Amino acid sequence: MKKKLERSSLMNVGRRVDYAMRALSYLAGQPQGKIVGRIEIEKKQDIPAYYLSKIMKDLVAGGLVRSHMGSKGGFSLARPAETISIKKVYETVERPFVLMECLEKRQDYCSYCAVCTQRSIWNKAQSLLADYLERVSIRDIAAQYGLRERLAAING
Amino acid sequence: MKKKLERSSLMNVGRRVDYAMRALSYLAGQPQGKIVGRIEIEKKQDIPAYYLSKIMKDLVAGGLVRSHMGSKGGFSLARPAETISIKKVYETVERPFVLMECLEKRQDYCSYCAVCTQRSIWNKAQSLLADYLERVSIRDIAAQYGLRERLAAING
DNA sequence: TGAGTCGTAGACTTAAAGGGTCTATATTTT
DNA sequence: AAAATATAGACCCTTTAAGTCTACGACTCA
Repeated sequence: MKKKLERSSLMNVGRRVDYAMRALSYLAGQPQGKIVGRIEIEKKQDIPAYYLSKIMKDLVAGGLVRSHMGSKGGFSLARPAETISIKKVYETVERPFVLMECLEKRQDYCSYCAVCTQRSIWNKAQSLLADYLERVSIRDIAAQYGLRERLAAING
Repeated sequence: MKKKLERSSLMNVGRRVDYAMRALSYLAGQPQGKIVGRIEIEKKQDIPAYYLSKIMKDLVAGGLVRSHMGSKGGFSLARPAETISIKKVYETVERPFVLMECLEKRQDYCSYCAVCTQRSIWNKAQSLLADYLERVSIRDIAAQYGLRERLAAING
């Protein structure tokens, strides 16, 4: 008789999103069309080995990044940095951008949807966030040099 | 050499918050000072048996709710509904309201804080959300009747 | 053409978090 | 004293985040 809950943890801004943004930020900082290998990105932006693979896969599948196979292969942005919003990044590597399941699935998730007094609040909150994250893009965080180099630079 | 991560999942608007708001919403809908038992709240608002115990404990500890032990015991709001913001509820039953660890812990969480280009974005996003959820209160979702009754009512 | 370099796909592991249940105990009313 | 209640905390199960690794396919270049 127990209802199965698929997930309840939402709006998880965790490592995946962080790493995706680090990678995109670095790509956006390179000369246009430059192809950068995974290992270079991992090193420069301090992303765990191999982990980046899985994230890049999503970014490629989502059309944000172009991959180049074979020797001398790597990645480059698939479109202008200013057209890649943070919201888009989040949704590409994580999941649809929702604060509460019910905002999307409605009755399918919670039978009280029709009489719920909370719904409008979370809906508004979500809009506020989504609207903002849609207006900010990878261009805004582009960086020619990696985190490691920049940190070393300010530390003498 | 591996760094231990305490947590990365943030801004989890899940069942705990949902149930806390259901409970508070119901208490806020009752005549002032009325004491309501846990089981009544569970039934009326469809909250899993016993689970509410743990949530109410937090709400009591946080000073949002007053508990009354013994026979005829139960709960009542500890202060006016309009002074209990949604943000406060979230922080009372979940955790500090932060989108990314680094926004609070800074260097302690991520050594690249000083050269991070993402930080200001998440900081702004967090402010937007927090400011809004601080302006909305339990009073805005108060309901005299439980979800079950209200749903039954509209279904004929 | 073949060796070496890369991305792709997906299995696998571990730790932690979320959600839920239950029981023993302390406190109050009748 | 008995019944009804909150309190505290142990306990469980499932899913997720994070990270690691390997077999494979595609590409470059000598």
